[in-house]
Amino acid sequence: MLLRNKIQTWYQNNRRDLPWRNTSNPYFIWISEIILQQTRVKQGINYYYRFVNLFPSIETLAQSDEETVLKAWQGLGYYSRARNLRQGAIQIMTQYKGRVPGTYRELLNVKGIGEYTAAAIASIAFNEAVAAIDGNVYRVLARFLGIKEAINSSKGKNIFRKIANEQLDKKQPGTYNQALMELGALICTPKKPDCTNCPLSNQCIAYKNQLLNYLPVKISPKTKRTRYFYYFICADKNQIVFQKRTQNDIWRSMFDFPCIETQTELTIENLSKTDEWQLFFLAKKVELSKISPKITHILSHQRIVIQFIHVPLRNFKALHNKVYLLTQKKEAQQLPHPKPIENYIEKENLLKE
DNA sequence: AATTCGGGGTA
DNA sequence: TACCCAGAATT
Repeated sequence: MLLRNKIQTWYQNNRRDLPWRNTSNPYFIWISEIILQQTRVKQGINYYYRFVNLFPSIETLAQSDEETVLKAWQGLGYYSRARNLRQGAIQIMTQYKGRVPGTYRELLNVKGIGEYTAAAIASIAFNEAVAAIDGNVYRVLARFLGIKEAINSSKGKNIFRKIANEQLDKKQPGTYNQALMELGALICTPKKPDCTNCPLSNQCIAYKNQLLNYLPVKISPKTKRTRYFYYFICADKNQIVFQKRTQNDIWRSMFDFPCIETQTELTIENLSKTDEWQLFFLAKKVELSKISPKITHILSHQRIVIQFIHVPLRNFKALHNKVYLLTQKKEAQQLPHPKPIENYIEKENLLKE
């Protein structure tokens, strides 16, 4: 039996029934692919339901405002996906007359669609014979064929792209691509792959040579930077101050609180001696009604140490170069917040009057 | 070619 | 902890 037939057969019998697999609407498939970037099905699926319900068509998404889209994305992470998705919808309305472009090449022009997503949409929605190579596919191919080239180097990516397209089932590229990914997600997992249930194990190089823990090869990344965020919660009975993050930084376009950021840890005592503090408040007469314990929030490249400092609204003095929003607590429900901010709002009931 | 974008699951 | 997830954009 041909390899690709084995994979297809396995997929037929083992595939999960997922909502974006029961549609041929390229818009829904596009949404699912963006949500699932660096995101497990289990984490993304409810966002998918909510998102397509809130934005049932390209047109509704294109006409939405950024804050609404970010709010729908809140908690999912990598928020540029949400901003780019909206931009992509606007782009498709103007450049492609409201239709998702039907070829790999054109799809690459759409904001937020890169090589993988273009290949996925082209193959699944339009039956184009192009290999969609995600983390699962890299892993399955590396193990099955015993490829020792790093999957995250340019050279390695070129090699894998070539091989993946040779292996592709050009008659049914969409289901084949999904089958390979599904195999990676359910059987050929990063740790402790379920080789006894794998339809390919008898021909798998890594399985035969005990290389499962060594493949795929990945160039080891990154050191984490630590940042210290001292957030000021400036509120009275009905109102509260938020900051809109406008810089090219984490959580762009989302709302946290007025903040002093430092590169080293400071005591509140020393923090109050900084220039920024002097600008925030009318110098000495600041009433610190409450100070939270430190919270560490981990991102892929950063470690954020957060402390919340409660201050009466009347003590707060807005800074010139920042975007602040004094809002009614009731209305703040609709703002998109980063995870640690949302968590603290919930924990402390900050929006309750 | 390397870095920067989140948040959660898993061992 | 460390690694990884249906990666893309920016530098």
